[in-house]
Amino acid sequence: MNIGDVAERSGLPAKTIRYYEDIGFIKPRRGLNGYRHFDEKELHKLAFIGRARSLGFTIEDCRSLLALYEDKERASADVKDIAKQNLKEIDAKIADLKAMHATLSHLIDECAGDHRPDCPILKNLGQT
Amino acid sequence: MNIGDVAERSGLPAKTIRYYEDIGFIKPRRGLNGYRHFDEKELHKLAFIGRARSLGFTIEDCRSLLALYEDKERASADVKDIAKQNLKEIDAKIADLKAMHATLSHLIDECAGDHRPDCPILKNLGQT
DNA sequence: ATAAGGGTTCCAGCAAGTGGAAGGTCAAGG
DNA sequence: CCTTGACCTTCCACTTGCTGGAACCCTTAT
Repeated sequence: MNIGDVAERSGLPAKTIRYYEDIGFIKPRRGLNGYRHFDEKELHKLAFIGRARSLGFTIEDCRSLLALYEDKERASADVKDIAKQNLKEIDAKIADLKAMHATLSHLIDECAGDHRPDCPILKNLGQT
Repeated sequence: MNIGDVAERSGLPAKTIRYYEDIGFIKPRRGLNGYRHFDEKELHKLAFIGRARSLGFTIEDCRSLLALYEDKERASADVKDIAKQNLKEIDAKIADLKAMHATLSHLIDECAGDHRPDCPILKNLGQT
């Protein structure tokens, strides 16, 4: 497979796949013309990374998860720890965003949103 | 005021204040020794930006909000539009994170998290 | 022969700062 | 007067995870 096929089948942009090679996730063979040539195993790996990324795992998390994935002696506790840490960070982000949402939607409700200059949003931001 | 005082009073790190000068938010005078010298107005502006940032507004949003803040002829509708756009983005992020949370916490619950290699989290990520 | 549609490399940039090195300045204590 | 430590200065690099673009090569069809 060339990079375009892998891009289509994995759902990742070709640019991203090249980037993943750069940072050492995959090492595809090269044809005589210099083209990358991927096998099913690499496609599978890329799809794995894509799914992990979509669940919020960092690149470094993906590295660890892949290592565990390929280690048939792994302890599921190690995987679970990484996942729990990620979940904690997701929850923290949600909490932050919810706080923003609360304040902001309140201010928006207060604001008339017409041609007049009076504005509770700016008033709040300008509060000493 | 020197930058350290402004940092303390605005809650922004000195580094960030210098960065905000770089990108044109403020233009503090300089003493003969080269030190930045801030007045209350600039402190106020920085605090304004800090609050806007903490509500999730981008730097470019802050630029617009600041311009509106200083424009006594502004229409509150313009402010409200920016805020509503930001709120939309916040909501989108929350939705994304909640989807991640749902999937991930489900997988975590399924995972025994012991010494055995069997792991639903990896199984899911590796699904073709 | 040429044009379209692959592929390649490398360099730059995004957001919004943060870290660190190398050096100048200021106020207080001995 | 000198030194010490806390400030301040600039500049450059790095962060995360890609993405865009330029310049160029390869393949296939017409």
